[in-house]
This record gives sequence, structure tokens and C-alpha cells, in this order.
Amino acid sequence: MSLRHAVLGLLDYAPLSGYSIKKVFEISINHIWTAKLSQIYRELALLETEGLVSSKMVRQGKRPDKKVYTLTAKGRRAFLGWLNEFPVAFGPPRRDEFLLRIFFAAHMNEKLLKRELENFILMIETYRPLIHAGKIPELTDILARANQEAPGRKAPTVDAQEARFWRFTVRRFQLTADATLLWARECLAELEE
Amino acid sequence: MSLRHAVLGLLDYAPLSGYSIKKVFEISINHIWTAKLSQIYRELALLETEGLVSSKMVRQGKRPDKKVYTLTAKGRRAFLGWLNEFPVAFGPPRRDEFLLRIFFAAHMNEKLLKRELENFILMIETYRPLIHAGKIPELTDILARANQEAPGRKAPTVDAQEARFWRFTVRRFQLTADATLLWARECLAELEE
DNA sequence: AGGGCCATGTAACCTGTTACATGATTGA
DNA sequence: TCAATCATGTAACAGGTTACATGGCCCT
Repeated sequence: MSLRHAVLGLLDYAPLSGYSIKKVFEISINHIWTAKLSQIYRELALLETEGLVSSKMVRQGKRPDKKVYTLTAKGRRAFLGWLNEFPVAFGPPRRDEFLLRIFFAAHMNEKLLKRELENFILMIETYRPLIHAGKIPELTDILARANQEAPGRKAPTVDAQEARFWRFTVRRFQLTADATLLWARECLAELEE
Repeated sequence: MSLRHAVLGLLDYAPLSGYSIKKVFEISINHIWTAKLSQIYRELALLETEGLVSSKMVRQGKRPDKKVYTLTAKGRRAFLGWLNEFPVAFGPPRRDEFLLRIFFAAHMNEKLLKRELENFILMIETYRPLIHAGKIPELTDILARANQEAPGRKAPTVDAQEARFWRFTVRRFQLTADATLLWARECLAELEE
């Protein structure tokens, strides 16, 4: 049910096409939640039949026409409802193929295992610096521009509040990336004793 | 594709019924990978048609009959193949509803948000001590007992190697739990300024 | 008497992935 | 000239969730 809320949440900032929702995903919540384009199109079609969003075709001279979706009042209520319903407890996500391989690693060729750990470490080391708050202005920009294109819409508040929470999510990735790096190095060290 | 390998991996230690695979999940890889009973039954049926496991009905006087699955040679090859194929890079799992809510928390009632963070902290504090290596002997026991029931099977090696990697996975949960706790407390502190 | 455990499954549904199809514009 | 970007989708498949069905045993 969460792709739905991610989409509604982004549309609350600005009317967007399916394609540009995907773009916004890529520079924002992509680390938190991913979706393929085909899935986004499907979800948007569904949301429209349920009356949570409405769409309008927009001609663009050179580039292909696009279908811009706007959040309806009903859609906004659904989104806020999701955010403000009585808080549920969320366990940590539980699907990690890499860890599953470690669990069964007694059957793994030792050299291969070490290489896999080294690759894993490398992956985090390259991935970690990509997670930084630097993308927040970029995101703010895109949303502001999308809003200008929408006539008669008062700019929504992408302000200090937003920036704070986006910073929170970035911080979480940094901390868990650090912890994971530490762990992987520890494992490798023990294997190399 | 990973539920499949989790099942094959457990069956490599001992022949098990669908129901007891679920039990073993619960005290072992449940933090790494979860599955519903119905999914396990479906997967086992599929694995049997593919010849990776074979089954045998076992009468039990008082309790209902059970269908015990054994790994075939082909199944074992498939499992080892998965472990030893050229290492792929795994990104971190990317579906975290809680973080998604934080991302959009600017729209959240502040009291509710604080309560949600507090619940989250509490959840980790209660969850963290449950993740400890103490379950390893229990797991070893269950597998050993299942093996005794299987006639003519030489006990597989649930030994020091196994214990090491299980310890590794436990350690990872502790480290990331610690990092997540730190993060959540940080967020709450900033909100309470 | 009622709930929980043991033990099996089926069916419908929802969500995510992969592959295919189309076609103009832009930059190297 | 070739690949990437913009822009829309459909179809098939794979994997995960929820609900339903059955029935005996054991414990309180």
C-alpha cells in the first residue's frame, strides 16, 4: 500500500506526469521506496478510477504529449489519513538476500565469500557518499518549476519543515551505512585471521 | 527467488515438513527473510515438480500426518550453485514504510509524530535483546532431532563454521539496531528543542 | 467449553518485475 | 549515425498476503 502513498505525497507538492514522478523518485525517495515506471503508470490509472487524482493531457511542441496528474481533495484526505492515523508499529524490513547468503555461507567457497564481502564493502563505500542532503535543493527546484507550470495553483510549502525531515532520512542512511560498513569489515577481518 | 534458496538451505540440514520449516524460519532466518505458511507450501509443491526435493508422508499416531521433504541431489546442486555463482552486488533493501512516513512528516501532527518515534524506539529496544546468539543451540537441536527421525541419513555438519556465520548475522542486527536507535533518539531530541 | 497447537492446503488478490511496442528529438 | 531522453502504455509472470476450510489433541 505504500507506493500509493508515496505517489499521493509527491503529487501533493506539485502536479506531475507518470514519467516525472519516476524522476522525482530517483532524486528523493528512491532509497526508501523504489518502483518501476510500469508500476507507477498502473498505480496512477487505479488512483484515477478511485477519484484520488485527476489527469489532463498537456501538449508540448517538440516533446511527446504528457498526462499530468493532480491530487483531488479526496486524494489529499487519503494521504493525510495515512499519515495521521493512529501510529502502527513497524518492524524492520525483512528481505535481505545478501544476509541470507551469509547465513548459509558455511557452504561457500572461502575465497568467493571474501570477494563477496569485499564487493559489498566497496558497494557501500561508493553508495554512501551519494546519499547526502545536496539533493534537497534540486528536489525543491523541480517541484517549484512543476508548480509554475500549473496555472492557478498556489505554491505549496516546500520549506524548512520539509528540509528537516528530508535531512532526517538522509541521516538515517548515513548511520546505517556506517554500521553496515563496520560490520562487513569486522567479518572480513575475522575470516582473515 | 530467495525464499526458494532459504528452503533448500534448511532442507540441506535436515528433512522437514512445511509446517516445521516455518518453525525453523521463526527461530533462525526470520529476521532476514520471512514467509507465510501458504507460501512455503506453494514453494515446496513447485520444488517437487522441478525435482529439487522429494516428499514422503509420515504417519504420526496422535498428531496429524505430515509430509516430509528431502533435498535431492539436483536440489543440492541448485543450492550450492546459488551460493557459489559469481558474486553479484546487492544494494540495500529499499522498502521501508516507516522512513517513508518520516519523509512526508511535515504534514504530520507533531504530537502524533513524536508518539510514533517513541513507539519506534520502544519497538527496537524490545526487539534488540531478542536478537541474540542464544537461539543457535536451539536451532542446532531442532535440526539434530529432525535428522534422527530420518533413517539412514548421516548427520550433516551443523558445526563451528555454521555457528560463526549465524553469529555474523546476529551481529549485523545488533549493529544496525544500535544505529537506528541512535538515529531515532537524535530525531526526537531535535523535535523537542 | 474454548483456545491454541499440529498439519495440510486452495483461491483470490495485490504488488513487483520483465519484456515488448512506439516514435520524435537531441547531443556526441 | 547511434544512443539517450522524453513519454506513454500493455501483457505476462513471479512473489507475497489474506481469507477460508478441515479436524483431532491437549490444556485450562
